[in-house]
Amino acid sequence: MKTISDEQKPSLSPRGAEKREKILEGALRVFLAQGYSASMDAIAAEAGVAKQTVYSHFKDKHSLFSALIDRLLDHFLTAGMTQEILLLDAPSFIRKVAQISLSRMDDWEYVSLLRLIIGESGRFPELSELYVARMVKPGIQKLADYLRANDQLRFSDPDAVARIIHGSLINFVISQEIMHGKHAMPMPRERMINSIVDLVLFAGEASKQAS
Amino acid sequence: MKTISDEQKPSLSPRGAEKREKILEGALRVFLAQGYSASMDAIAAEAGVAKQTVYSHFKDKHSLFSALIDRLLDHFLTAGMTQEILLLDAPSFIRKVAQISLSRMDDWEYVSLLRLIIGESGRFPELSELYVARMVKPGIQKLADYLRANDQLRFSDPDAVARIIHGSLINFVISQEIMHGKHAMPMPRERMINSIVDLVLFAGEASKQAS
DNA sequence: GTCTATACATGGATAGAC
DNA sequence: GTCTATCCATGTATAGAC
Repeated sequence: MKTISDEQKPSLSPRGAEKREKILEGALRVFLAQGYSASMDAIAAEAGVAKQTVYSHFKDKHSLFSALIDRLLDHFLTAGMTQEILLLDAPSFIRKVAQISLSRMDDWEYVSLLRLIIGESGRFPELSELYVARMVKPGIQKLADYLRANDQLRFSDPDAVARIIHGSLINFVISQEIMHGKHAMPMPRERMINSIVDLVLFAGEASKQAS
Repeated sequence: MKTISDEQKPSLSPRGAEKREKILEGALRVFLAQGYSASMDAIAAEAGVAKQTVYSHFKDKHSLFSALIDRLLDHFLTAGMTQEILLLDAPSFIRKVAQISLSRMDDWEYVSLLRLIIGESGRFPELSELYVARMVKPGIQKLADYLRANDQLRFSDPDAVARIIHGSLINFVISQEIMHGKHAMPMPRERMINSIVDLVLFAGEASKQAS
């Protein structure tokens, strides 16, 4: 498993691992709430340990940050699509994928993580690249593979269509939740889901007839 | 014009306005490159003025930041779609909109601004709300109005379709440029544009026949 | 209004006792 | 390994001369 975190893992005695856990959980809350500009004092306080204890587990602030992102990516990866979804027929599959993607709007941690990764993608390009490699690319790949394999649909460029589907979903999360657009331009997620399903199915059908 | 910046504008004598301009241009470069965590010293240095001069034009850091975002939104707004595009037929219209949206990938200032607004949307929700109100909502509105008016297309929910188009375009910019995905998962923008045009036209045709 | 110099607070990281 | 106390650099904001 490729990783970018380079923190030392001292001893790993039972109690030592507990502290490490407490630190990561404190850092989770503080970083997601305040961004990378959060202070190490605030993290230590939130974790309920002394600041030096943080530094005994992580080389510096950036190492702690990287380890945290790493961990979060693992967490959200497992909470992704299962294999059995691939067995669904086209309408159910598209709908299910859309529902899963948009259900993350309710997850404060996911929304904050996405904001954080985008926000720090200038200073820490490795983190956004890791996010792309671990979350975005595999997700689009699975989607494109399904589109390619399903003979109800016949797109000339399934990879591009997969990106359209994925992009419209992710950007809905970004515009509604991250950028707080749900007040100024509200839209029930069901409408988005229905339109995406319709768009893909109609177009998939039509391009099949055209070929 | 609604605005959130609340800085004072002292005297506005010719030379005073020049200084203000220099400050804003320096702040532009530094903020876009380093994010909100950029120091006032760095901004003053980049602008070629003393730090106190910055404070004589802007109440504090946040006021300067807000004024800058405000200004940038105006700048990119005017560089948007002209009215004559609305006269194009459906295929040309969709393609033109997509081309304009993706052409912003080449604009470092736009990419950085988007990253900055998303990144600071936690600490400064007003800024992202302003972005939504001024850029996103009007853009989607125009797109939806066109879809509604054009009788080559007949969608049951033009507003949702407009969001899908817009979202897939914006997210392409985000994933490729902001999150540096263009190396790990490259895709020529022409492929995106072609597939969006195909998807919308095929689906718009098909749903017309279905109704 | 613009400059130089500075006050005051905060934050990252470390020293040293236990 | 964990704690308390501290060093030192940096950053926002202001004071005072011109």
